[in-house]
Amino acid sequence: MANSRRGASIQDVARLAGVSSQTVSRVSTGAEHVRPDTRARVLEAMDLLGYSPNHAARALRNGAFGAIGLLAHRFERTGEALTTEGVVEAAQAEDYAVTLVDVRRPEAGDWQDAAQRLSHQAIDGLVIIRAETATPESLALPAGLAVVVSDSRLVGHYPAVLADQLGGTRAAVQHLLDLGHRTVHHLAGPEDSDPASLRVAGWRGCLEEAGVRAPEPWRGDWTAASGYRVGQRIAADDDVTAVYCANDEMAIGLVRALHERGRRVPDDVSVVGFDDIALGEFTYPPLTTVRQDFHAIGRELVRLLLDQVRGQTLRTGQRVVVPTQLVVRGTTAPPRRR
Amino acid sequence: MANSRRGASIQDVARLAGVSSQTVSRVSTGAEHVRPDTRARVLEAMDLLGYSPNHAARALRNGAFGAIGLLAHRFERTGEALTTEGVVEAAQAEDYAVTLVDVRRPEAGDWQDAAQRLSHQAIDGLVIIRAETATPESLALPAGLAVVVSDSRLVGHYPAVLADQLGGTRAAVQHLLDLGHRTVHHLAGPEDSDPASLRVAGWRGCLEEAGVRAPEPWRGDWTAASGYRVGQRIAADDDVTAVYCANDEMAIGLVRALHERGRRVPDDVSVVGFDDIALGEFTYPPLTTVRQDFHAIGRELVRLLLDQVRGQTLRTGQRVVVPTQLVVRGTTAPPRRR
DNA sequence: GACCGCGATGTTGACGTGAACAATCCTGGG
DNA sequence: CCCAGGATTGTTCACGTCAACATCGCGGTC
Repeated sequence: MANSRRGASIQDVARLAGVSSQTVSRVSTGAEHVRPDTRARVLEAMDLLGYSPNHAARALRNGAFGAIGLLAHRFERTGEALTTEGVVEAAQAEDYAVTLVDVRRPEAGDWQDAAQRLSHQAIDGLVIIRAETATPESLALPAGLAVVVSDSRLVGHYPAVLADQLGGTRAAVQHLLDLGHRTVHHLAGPEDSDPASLRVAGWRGCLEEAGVRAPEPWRGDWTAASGYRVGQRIAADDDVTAVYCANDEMAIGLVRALHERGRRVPDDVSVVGFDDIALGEFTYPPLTTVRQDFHAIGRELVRLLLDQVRGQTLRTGQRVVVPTQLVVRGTTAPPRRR
Repeated sequence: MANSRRGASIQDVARLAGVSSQTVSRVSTGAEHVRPDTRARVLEAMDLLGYSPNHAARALRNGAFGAIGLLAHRFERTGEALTTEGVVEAAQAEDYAVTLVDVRRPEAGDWQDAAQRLSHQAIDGLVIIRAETATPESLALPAGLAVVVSDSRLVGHYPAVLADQLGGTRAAVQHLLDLGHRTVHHLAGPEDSDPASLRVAGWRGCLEEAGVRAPEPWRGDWTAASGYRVGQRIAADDDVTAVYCANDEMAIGLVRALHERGRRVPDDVSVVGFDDIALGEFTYPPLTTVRQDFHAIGRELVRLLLDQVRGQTLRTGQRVVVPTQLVVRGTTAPPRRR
């Protein structure tokens, strides 16, 4: 018996079952050409010793870890969490484990630290989710590591999976215009965020096509708190009748601010969010929003990554776009006649 | 140069630097007794070759992976996500990686699958978060694996970290009684959940101490959707003036249902949640709730786990209790005189 | 001038696994 | 009854790393 810390090895099992270690290996990898009774004897021995294969040794032997890394910032947020779920599910379906690296603060230095940590990790590939402020240079990833990214300024440098930001934005803005609103205000995300910029651009473009001059966008930082803070100023502006928010959290904060200032939603002001977080349907009134299929994004990320890991060479510019969808609920209505 | 797939090995670096592989190893592990100029030469060679240590080989050699597993169910939910964040942060501070295993459906079979997968994973210890329906038998974990658990029926079988469910519950119920409510209804979580049961017990005990007969609890499944569904029935009952909900999501669903039925919150009905999710502060009205410090729970889980991994033997009954705290916001008020 | 002590470096081997190759065993055809 | 050939099992070895031990060389001591 091997030492207690490490547990039984393939040798211990072989000895107990009276076969060679290679036969044990064959049983444990499910290879062919093992007689049923031999297999049974080996399995019994494994069970008796509580054997489970040593992952490190396998990884060393095979030159692959069966694991992918996931680099995210504050993945407590709905989008990150759901995408992570999608990644984990898809990876598990392919028998890959997922190792999490969370970057607490989005400053460049932290991304570098994270990348540094990663180069010591046991992974075959890396998924980067919303590395908003990270640049390819600031990352310094180990050479030869397979990488895919989601929305961020890394798109273009690595194969990427994107939500259809523009399509979703147009649907939202057009929905408000169709209801009869003269113009649509925008509560945007941080300036250094790529998805936020795309949503600003889409909103502006859509208004211009409709022959409306876009007002200055309001700025939040994705949090409900920022939506509430900025919302207090928006609520004070009687001209505002429709606001397209860059995410649901800010939209919910905005709605609270509007309520508190006595501006009714949707009668006085219409609000549209983005993401379709689970709670959006149950706030009062339920939130009109643009749904992103985060699970699908996660799945596509894994697909693209494993293609690379398995030897496919992908163009670094390759991208997959996942559709978005307008979900009309209770926070949008035609403007009141005045 | 080794083959391109694997990248440079310690041998390649040694050759290039004109030293033995052992010297390279000493440099890369930061061992003493290396002359500065030798060290510099080795570092240069590492840089040139883009060398990074092979994690599998190290793990094999050291008999430890430098990684812990995290077994969770639907970790998109706030509690799971925040606890996970806490675990990841604490683990990173100790140079441990975190490998995620998500159980999609809470049925026993899925937990078994997950445990099965885990026994093939490269981890030194395992954190189990809210394994609500899992039992020690259904898990069949590899022998000798260090394990800690958070709230679940596994508590008692492994060292555990718990939120002060009872204390939080009493604070919530007492707050409502103090406001003058005759009794407090309870919107509970699923019957097979341990934290849900604890909250039911605490609520019932607190009412009985106050000399009030506890009404039958209402049952949800933690989701806002269930809170809304059950809430429609609660709203129809004019006798209900105060509801303590087992989590914030259900509370938010309940509030929407009350709004829609024309029952004002908090004037007609007071509502208290549990967890203090980020959005709770920004719904309208902002949610009175019981805060759990999920990050602290995550940190304690890691501390307890690494104590084990590093050779401390812990009593399986050991438990750490993390305090909870009542946060009074806008959904609670004295009952209206009728 | 031989020798000691110690810092710096090299050599050896083992961690657990599974591919490649080698050695049996058995079955059925001739 | 013998042999070809597939099925089954065994042997050897290398994956990359680092601990243990061995060796080398240099300055200082008696």
